[in-house]
Amino acid sequence: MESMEGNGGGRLVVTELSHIKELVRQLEGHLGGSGSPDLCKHLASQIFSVTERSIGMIRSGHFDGHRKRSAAAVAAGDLDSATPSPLSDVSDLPFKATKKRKTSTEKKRHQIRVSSTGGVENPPVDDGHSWRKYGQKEILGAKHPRGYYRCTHRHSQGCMATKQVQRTDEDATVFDVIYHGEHTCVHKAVAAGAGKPETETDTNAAAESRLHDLSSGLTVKIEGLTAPPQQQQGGGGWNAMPPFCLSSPVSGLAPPDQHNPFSAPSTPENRLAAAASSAASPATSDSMAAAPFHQAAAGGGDEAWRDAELQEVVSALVAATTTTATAQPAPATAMVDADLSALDAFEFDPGFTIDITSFFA
DNA sequence: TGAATTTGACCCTG
DNA sequence: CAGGGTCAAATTCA
Ligand SMILES: [Zn+2]
Repeated sequence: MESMEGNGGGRLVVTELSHIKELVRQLEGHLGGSGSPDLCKHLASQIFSVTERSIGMIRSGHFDGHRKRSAAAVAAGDLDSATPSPLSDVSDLPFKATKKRKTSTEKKRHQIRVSSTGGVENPPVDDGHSWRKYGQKEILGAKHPRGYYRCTHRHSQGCMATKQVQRTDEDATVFDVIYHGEHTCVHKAVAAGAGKPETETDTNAAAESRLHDLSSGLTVKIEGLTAPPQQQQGGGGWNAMPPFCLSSPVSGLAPPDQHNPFSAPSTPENRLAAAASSAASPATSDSMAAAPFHQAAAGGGDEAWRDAELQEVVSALVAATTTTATAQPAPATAMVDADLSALDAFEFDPGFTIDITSFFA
């Protein structure tokens, strides 16, 4: 872990720059006239922050990955009340947990913010998984209620993934989605791309094309930590600087169906969303999510974090594209999972991600 | 009719 | 006790 030399860092920066490039391209497109000014502003701030980040990387020359300020440490959490089976409801009552480190069954909390452009009544984006709503609660201090969802295959396959969806106070078209756990369910046969054989020879080409029309008229950003170096506020829209954002002009988006505008069964976008949601940053405490501003230090530690996030995102992207390209029946989550564990161990292979830059070129 | 949502009660934690 | 998460009966949906 200490052997991260400048080379890898350089690639990282390159990746960042590619990201910037892409953002600029998008901004360019939006400036053409058909884009909303808000979006342009958003993109601009995005570019700014990413640039800032890159500069920080270059200046610091290296990044030693040490999350010093995770503060919360929260970990906490939940006792393992997840014992769905009545079979074993014995034996876990009085346990003063001095330390419940669930080594293998860790609950992860991934918060992403999803904005769907389109109608006023916009359904949350379909992330490629089927969810069943099991509750809804009014949250104190929040304008909109929070919906509780769990994977449809909870019983059938024991998939314990859950998510919470809630509209942002400021912008009702923006949703905060918090994912818990990971999907262990196996994906059904892909109906949409069924009759779509793809040669494995030019997977890269396929992936590239996928990547190109990968984005639709929605914005997905992963929110790890708060506290951007700059405190841009309220122009119109978001006030938090997201580490990552994907958006593009509304190319032929599916016309509003009767109910679900995003009824596409398995589109690249969905895959991306799913993958992205799987690859979020760890250690986000409740209090953090509730506190948009707070803390001001913009140390190098943050950069390390950013890196990690970026790498995660990139790997997610790669996973998504690969998955889409090969259309493999094997669970996509498996790949992502593997990547995640690698990341967890701080053993990410830089060489793996690098090819993505060529996609953006 | 089976599956998914709605919705208030219930439960757990701080 | 309040706030947030889950259960489950009733209800709607396909
Ligand atoms: Zn699942």
